[in-house]
Amino acid sequence: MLQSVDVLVEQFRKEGRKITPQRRAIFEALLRDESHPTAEEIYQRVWSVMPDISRTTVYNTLHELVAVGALVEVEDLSEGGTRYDTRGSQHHHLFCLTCHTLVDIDRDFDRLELSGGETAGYRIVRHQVTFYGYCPNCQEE
Amino acid sequence: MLQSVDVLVEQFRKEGRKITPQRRAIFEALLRDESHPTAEEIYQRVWSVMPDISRTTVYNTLHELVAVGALVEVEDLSEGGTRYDTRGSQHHHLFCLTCHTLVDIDRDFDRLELSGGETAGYRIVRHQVTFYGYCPNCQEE
DNA sequence: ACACCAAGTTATAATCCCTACAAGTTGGTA
DNA sequence: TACCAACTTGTAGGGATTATAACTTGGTGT
Repeated sequence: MLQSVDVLVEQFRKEGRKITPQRRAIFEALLRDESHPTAEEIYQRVWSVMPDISRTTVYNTLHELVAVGALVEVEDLSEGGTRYDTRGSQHHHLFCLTCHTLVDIDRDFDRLELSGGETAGYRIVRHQVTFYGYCPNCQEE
Repeated sequence: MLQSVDVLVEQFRKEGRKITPQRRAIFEALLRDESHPTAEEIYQRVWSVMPDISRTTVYNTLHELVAVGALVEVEDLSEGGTRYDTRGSQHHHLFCLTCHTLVDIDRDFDRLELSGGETAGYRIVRHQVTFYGYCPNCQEE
């Protein structure tokens, strides 16, 4: 996901959503991103090229991207608000408990399947492994 | 962890923290708990037996319990605030994307170890697997 | 028992992230 | 070109949490 602006544009049109300059700018901000940005961070980046953008528009568009499946909300314990994961492929996370840096782990853990009894009737759509620890910088203190 | 109030009291004293009636009441509220309560939920429970308790005290005490290692903040995507996990033993979570119910999974996934290269120098202290899906109730819609 | 003081408690105000709303604007079809 | 649902915007509101400052108290030492 998030290969190109055009793919997202196509995806939006397909659902009857309109393409606006604001949305294009948000798409572009997300594409040049390998971190796990917050809504505020995306807002700042878009603002630098489109100073009239409203935070509300950023929030709305991010929600729509999540609904469309192009973004995933990342659960983490950091402050600063919800983070978004721009990568669609299965991967996991390594989280620093001190500075809250979030690093991607490209590794496929097999055997992460629940038995019928364990799922308690849930229909499972994905799973995620998160490792908690202290990054090299934060270990120095 | 959280076997008894006395253990927590001991742990607090050991660190030079004082034991107050408020803290005892919070400890007790947490002990009779198998869910993943929010700060507000703990506040409500303590309030029912100690109506003069302040929210600030609940927040402070929960933070101290986390610092002491007796509680773990649970990352999830639900609204309603941070949730706390009162169980110390290793377990995992099953999360309903619709109603945000969080269920414990008592299962030990082996092979969840990162290689030296993957850890990027992090000192890892724990890991957690979260399964995302839809619970039986929410599947009906 | 008593005094002392660091630590704890409290109410209030403030902050942060996010959502609701209402009024004005616009993409894209007909 | 005109139309209208969809979109954008600023502002106000909300919930969860933290900051602050004044008051209170646990627990050590005398």
